[in-house]
Amino acid sequence: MVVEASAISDLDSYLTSDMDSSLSGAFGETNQLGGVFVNGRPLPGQVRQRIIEMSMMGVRPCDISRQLRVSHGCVSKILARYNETGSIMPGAIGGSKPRVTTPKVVQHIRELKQRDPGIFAWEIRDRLTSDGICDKYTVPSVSSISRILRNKIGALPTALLPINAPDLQMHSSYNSASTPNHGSAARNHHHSLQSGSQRGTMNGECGSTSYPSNNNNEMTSDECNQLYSASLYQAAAYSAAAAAAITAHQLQHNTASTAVIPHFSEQATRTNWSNGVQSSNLDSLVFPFHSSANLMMAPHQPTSLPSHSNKAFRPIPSPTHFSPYPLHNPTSKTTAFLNPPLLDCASNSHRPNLAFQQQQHQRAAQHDQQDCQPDTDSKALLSA
DNA sequence: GGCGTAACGGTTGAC
DNA sequence: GAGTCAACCGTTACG
Repeated sequence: MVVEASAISDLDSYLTSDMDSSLSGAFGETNQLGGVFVNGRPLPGQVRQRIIEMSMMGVRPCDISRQLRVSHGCVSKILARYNETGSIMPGAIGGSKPRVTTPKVVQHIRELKQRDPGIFAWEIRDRLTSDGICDKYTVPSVSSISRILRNKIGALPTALLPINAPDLQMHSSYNSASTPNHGSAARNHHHSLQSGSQRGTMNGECGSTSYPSNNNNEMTSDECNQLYSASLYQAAAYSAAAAAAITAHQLQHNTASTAVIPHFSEQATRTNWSNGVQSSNLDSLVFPFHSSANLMMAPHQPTSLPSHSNKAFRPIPSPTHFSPYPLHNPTSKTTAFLNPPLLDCASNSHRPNLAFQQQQHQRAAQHDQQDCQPDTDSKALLSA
């Protein structure tokens, strides 16, 4: 494959002016190929972009490595990342993992526990995802839920517990984290102890009963129910709005490639993704679209793009965990709006080819299928 | 020889 | 302000 002449001339500028300027002032090291790099810091955006461009021209990774004097491992990583996510941008460096046990999650756990004191932590975990409070990437672990039950929620009021179950009261935290096999039997037994009226109370028909009198719970059950209903309503409304917008857009353009709700479409068109990556300075690397998922979760929030000052924003949940197809799951908050090239109508040159997208789609479907299988830990626990 | 990837030492930013 | 932690980076070596 012949490399365009302009590409070769650009190459020289990368290896001289751009690379040197971006690394000036930093302590640069030299790799085996003679290229300069800063350990721990990403390659300049232009070099990253060049790697993608040369790859799309048909240049072999080993040749890209030699010509740009970037290690083949790095070329491999950048290309793999691009193929997986469609983004050439480096990930966010530093910072802490966002907390998954947000007040909203804790509140929902409290709700579930108060509705059904015999519920297990693993059941709560399932409910958090099925109720739309969390997705599979942000749902707390069983141990985290157990810790919340133990530390933040504490003992339930006796009024909400079965009359003949003082032992269950004592061991409620243990039961919450019990294994499914033991849990089912114990829980059935637990429920069998309840009278009809008690069961009704435990199922969330709280009426005006005040919440536990412990210091951690100041909200009434009515308020909890209102919050819960509102959150469900909101989630449903968001999903419906997103689905409607996507469908309308798809009908209008007969394509899935730019299926975004207007809220995000505005951002996508306002920011030229190609321009965004043509930064000669490493520090000017930005993440034009990575806040989309958050905005999807909270569309009432300001729509300002993540700026350089917001570079700590955790950009990509997991490159392998979302589909390049925006319509793969229109109601999903995490899979539909995170792929920059698919959001940007003007950046077709940066889009992975169709065959690759189809392959990715299949992989995503397989991945989803695998996610529906019982996890190995549960299997082990069941067989134990 | 080309490629994918684990290991490594380093940087970064939140806590 | 320093320390810790967990994310990221590119390079290197290995299969």
